[in-house]
Amino acid sequence: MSSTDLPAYEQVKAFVKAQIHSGDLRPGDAVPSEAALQQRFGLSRMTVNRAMTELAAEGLLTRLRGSGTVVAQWHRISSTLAVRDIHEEVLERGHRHSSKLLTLEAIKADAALAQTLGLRRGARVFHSVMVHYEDGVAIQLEDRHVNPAAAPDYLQVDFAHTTPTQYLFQCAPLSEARYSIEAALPTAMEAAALGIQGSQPCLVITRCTISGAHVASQGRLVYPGMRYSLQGNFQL
Amino acid sequence: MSSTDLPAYEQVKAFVKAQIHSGDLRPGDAVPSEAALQQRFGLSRMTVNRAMTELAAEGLLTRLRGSGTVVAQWHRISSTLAVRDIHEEVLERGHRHSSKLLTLEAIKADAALAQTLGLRRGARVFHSVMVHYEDGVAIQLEDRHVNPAAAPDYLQVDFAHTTPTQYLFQCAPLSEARYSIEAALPTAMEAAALGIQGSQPCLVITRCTISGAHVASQGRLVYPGMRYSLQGNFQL
DNA sequence: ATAGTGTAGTTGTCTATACAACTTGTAAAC
DNA sequence: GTTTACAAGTTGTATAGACAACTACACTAT
Repeated sequence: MSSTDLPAYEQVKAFVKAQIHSGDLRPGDAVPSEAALQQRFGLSRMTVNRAMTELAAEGLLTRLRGSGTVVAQWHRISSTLAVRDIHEEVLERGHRHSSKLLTLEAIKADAALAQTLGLRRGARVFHSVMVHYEDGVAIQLEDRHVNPAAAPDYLQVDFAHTTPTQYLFQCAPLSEARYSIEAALPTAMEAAALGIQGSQPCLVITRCTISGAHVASQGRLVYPGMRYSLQGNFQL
Repeated sequence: MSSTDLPAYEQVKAFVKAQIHSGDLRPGDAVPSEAALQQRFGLSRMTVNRAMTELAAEGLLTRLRGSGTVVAQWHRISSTLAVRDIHEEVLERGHRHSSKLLTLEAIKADAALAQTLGLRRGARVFHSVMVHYEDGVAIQLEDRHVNPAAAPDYLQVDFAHTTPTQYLFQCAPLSEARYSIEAALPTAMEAAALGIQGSQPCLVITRCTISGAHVASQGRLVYPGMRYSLQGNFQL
């Protein structure tokens, strides 16, 4: 109420954070107890507790019931990677999004794909390949395999007006995802579709989304390395 | 108290999460108000409030004072990218870590570097280049520029027994970081140091760490694409 | 029709208290 | 010396109540 308009618990958080940033408190050091902070700030313990609990959830502090609170050893900084639709992403940057559907078919799963999707070998699986453009420049090739159990009508979708990500969001709510980011060369087909040389390195994100009991889909997203980078900003 | 040993607020969280995962509640849908959940579970509002506040912090819900709570549009799933030491990382995988120091010097900052580090052009800057090996195989080239204000004794450090990341953690507590992940070809020098072909794509992480008021260091981490991938698992 | 008002409902924050679960160190008993 | 018991300190959870800030909507006066 005094200095700023920040809530009291935010002020306590800021106080502790500042001590960590300044080097006053180093990893492993003991942080004042809730009772001490309570007296110092003239707040109730619940308010102080909220501040400390949140800092612990953010990974800055390690708390142990009965023992106390110490500054966490690793400054784990959680970045927020959104599993989101590239259409929205491009629009948000103020650019124009378009796409081209190259393939839309049903295929029989080979051994690897069957295992990934949790199906039997030879099971029917949907397959789509699209290229996404930002202001006319190809920025992503999306090669996706979909579990029919999660999206039975996948082959009937009009991908001129929606994207696989968008559609899958609708019919298979996301509960879990695994990703892997690597650098690799595109296949000849991919290079041609993206309009780049086969020797140009690409950022490849392999993503597997899980919806409830099903593995809903597996996607390979190929970004030309020259035109795309994943960026983030950690702040504590 | 009844079914499991989970705290009450965790049970409320689980209840709402389950409804989202099952598709019962879809993005944009209204979530029962705190008062409703309070009655349903027979809890105090503070307990329900904690559950909902945490779900909002995790990105599952969007809350608006006066209006209500809805399921968030985007299932933001936060992955934990730790800014951590490669030495520890390798040991944790049960492998042996070694490294080779290629360069350790003081240089004058060119225009780009000076701007990144927040210094004047021509200012004195430390520069180190190391290669890190996992069981004898080169997995990372670390090209780092360090702000002398953050680590005055950088040139005297014995990098046979510590790593730049480790040392910088000690003398410049981390407060913020920016990263960029891209796919690119290594420079001729980098390819030689890593023992790979210059045509092999690499995962390049450019990281800029900030400690208090200073930009402490800027690092370029080059990983051979064939030998490394960033992986993660989102769960909600 | 339009603008303004008020009211009910919702979330954000804070308090004071209580008890439980756990850790740590000290003191007592053996 | 070793073990046990206890007490103090710490965090985790839950409650009941209170007020503030804001939204959305219905209603009224113009």
